[in-house]
Amino acid sequence: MTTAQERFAEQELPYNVFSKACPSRGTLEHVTGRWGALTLGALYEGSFRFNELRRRVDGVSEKMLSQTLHALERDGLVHREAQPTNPPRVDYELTPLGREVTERLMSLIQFVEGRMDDVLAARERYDSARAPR
Amino acid sequence: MTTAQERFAEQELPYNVFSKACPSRGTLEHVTGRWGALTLGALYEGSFRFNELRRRVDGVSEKMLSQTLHALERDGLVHREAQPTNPPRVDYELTPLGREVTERLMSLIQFVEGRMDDVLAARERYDSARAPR
DNA sequence: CCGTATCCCATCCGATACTG
DNA sequence: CAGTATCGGATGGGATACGG
Repeated sequence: MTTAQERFAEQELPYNVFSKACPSRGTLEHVTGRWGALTLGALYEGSFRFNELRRRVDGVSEKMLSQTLHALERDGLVHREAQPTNPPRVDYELTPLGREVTERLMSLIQFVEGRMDDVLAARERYDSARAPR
Repeated sequence: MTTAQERFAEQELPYNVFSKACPSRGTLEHVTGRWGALTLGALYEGSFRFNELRRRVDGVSEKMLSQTLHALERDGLVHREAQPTNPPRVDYELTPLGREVTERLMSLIQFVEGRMDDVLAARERYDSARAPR
């Protein structure tokens, strides 16, 4: 049994996200995509039902949340727990792998949030430098 | 002088990426977007010229690289150094803030790359569970 | 070499309606 | 409650051509 990395190495392709053909690029996009990052971040706080998640991720539509959760579940980052009751109850939570990913994602998110004043100041400098009149 | 966070607090809005109105959501999308993440990752290795970057970020078009670099420069994460020579020479590099952001981004990227076999295995389980025939 | 401008298509995504 | 189905507009993004 060889790993995916080893199979790529045989073709002399770099096995990393900078290579168009590497599957990690797709997974990274699920994780960092517009709704993927926010969904993982919300689930970092605990286990939630579908509509609870919708309220936590401000602005996400039913369609996109559903799509996002499916992609993350398929990648093994989110676990879906459906109870066959009526009305149905479904809970979503991070898998151990998903939690490790999200720890690193949250480090990034919180850093960006904390430095927004720097970013906003940079924008003003940039804009005023090229639209003086 | 108040910070952006304080102004949001006055409106009793959470100042974080989960709130639709918070500007940090837009910046996070620049950082984690399809080409933003890869461009920052490439610049983490050093200073590069436009076409050097294009080769490092496999698959990016001129248009998207240009657009991505502008957004990151505007947010104060990338510095553009143009030398008025002929032919022109332009170098891009991370700012100190950009470097701090990218450190956290690279932690995420490298973790995902290293766990791709787990992700791929999860996908096979997911797919075979719902398309048996 | 370092881009910008234009065209055009694919996909993303929100709104709405409907099902179990 | 927890979704799926469908539609149409907005956006993303590649190809090409052109300008400094």
